[in-house]
Amino acid sequence: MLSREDKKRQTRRSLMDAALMLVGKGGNFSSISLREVAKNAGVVPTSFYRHFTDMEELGLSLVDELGMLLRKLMRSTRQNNGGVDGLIRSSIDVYVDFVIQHPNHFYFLSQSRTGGTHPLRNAIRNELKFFANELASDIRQSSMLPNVGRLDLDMISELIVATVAETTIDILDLTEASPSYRQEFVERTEKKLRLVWLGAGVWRSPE
Amino acid sequence: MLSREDKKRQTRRSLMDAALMLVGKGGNFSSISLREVAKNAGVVPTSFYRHFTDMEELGLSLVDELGMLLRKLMRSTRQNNGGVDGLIRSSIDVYVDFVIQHPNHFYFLSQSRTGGTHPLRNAIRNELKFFANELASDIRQSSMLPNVGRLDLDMISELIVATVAETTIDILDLTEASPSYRQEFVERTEKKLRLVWLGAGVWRSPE
DNA sequence: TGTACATCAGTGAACGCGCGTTCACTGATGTAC
DNA sequence: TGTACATCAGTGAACGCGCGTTCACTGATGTAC
Repeated sequence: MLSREDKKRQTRRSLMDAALMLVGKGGNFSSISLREVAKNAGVVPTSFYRHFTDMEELGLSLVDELGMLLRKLMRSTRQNNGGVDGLIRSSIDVYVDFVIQHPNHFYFLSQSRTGGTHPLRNAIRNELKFFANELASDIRQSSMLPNVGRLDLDMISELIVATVAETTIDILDLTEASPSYRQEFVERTEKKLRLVWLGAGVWRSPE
Repeated sequence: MLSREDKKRQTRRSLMDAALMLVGKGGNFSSISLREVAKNAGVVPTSFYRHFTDMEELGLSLVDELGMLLRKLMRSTRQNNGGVDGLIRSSIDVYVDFVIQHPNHFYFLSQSRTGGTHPLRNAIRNELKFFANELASDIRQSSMLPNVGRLDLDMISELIVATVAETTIDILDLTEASPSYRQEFVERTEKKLRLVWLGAGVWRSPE
């Protein structure tokens, strides 16, 4: 038998999943109604208030969850080995697979990163900033860019993260497109990152 | 006396301006109602249908308008002179000023680029692609990157445009922030473009 | 120039619907003894 | 272990409201003669 607490957690999950499902189906988070979410979670609208004060709070919880996913992604990426070019390629592959595995979360990310309310936008911005900082710290530890200072390394990591994040919506839009088209798209992204990396290699930070 | 046609154009303008105003005030385009737009345009809801079949059509008209603005921006940017570093700096300055001069259009751009309906997203993607192609053609004519092939030049231009477009929402969010914070932010973007340019300089396309 | 008619942008009433939120409730789970 | 009571997640009815869309209309502008 499930405890009362467990059941509550389960309902909360259903509400968040319902919201994600509606976003994944093409709806915009900001125009999804509380009633729609409750209905798809198999619960009466009033129940919603036992878990969130309003849709914005649910949105912020989704951002938290997204943050955990990004940490998991970071861990997968770190397991890569090989030279820089191989690293770039496999990181992109890992990212594409990850996005396809969690399409709704990433629809939500793409959509709310620039389109959500101010608090939602900021929450997502912070998650991406955290991710970029982790990346910077990895690069520093690898000593691959010895001539780049701490601040510039942050800037470069931001540029890399933004370039990859930028592609998210295309990955999702192209999921059902022909594999060859997707192949071309991955190669294009790979070239962009290699170019950024080339630039980083000749970059000299002032001492 | 205004002709009937002129008056109609004027009402259409009011409708589009009302929508932009609501977006600028923090609303998400996808959750703005036809009635709200009509009300703010000083017109009865039914009048809306004399101009657009629905909000999506109005949105697509806004994208068209945005396209014209981007062409105007392109023309301003082309008037710049000086070395590459000066060019980068002044292009960013022109862009920042331009965004601040048309805040609502650029809120709409940031928001709908990844958050709008599929048709809206695609329409905006196409405008940005056009802009990137123009940039690529300018670079080719300048002979600044002689070792870069046509396709790679497109890729590099895309990267530049994406990096700048990425900053739009920050420019808008930071409009009221302290000038020193904005200064720092512009310098950060400048560094990113210089780094991309450095990478482009050492990039060699296969023959 | 004047008249008679056509066009059509904007009006205003009406519709059924889904919305967020309130409230008093129910009944299973949890706790104290 | 059994009983009496407390907690509280989920219910269901009700509210007033703004929504998109329809319809027949009005009256100023435009056109034909």
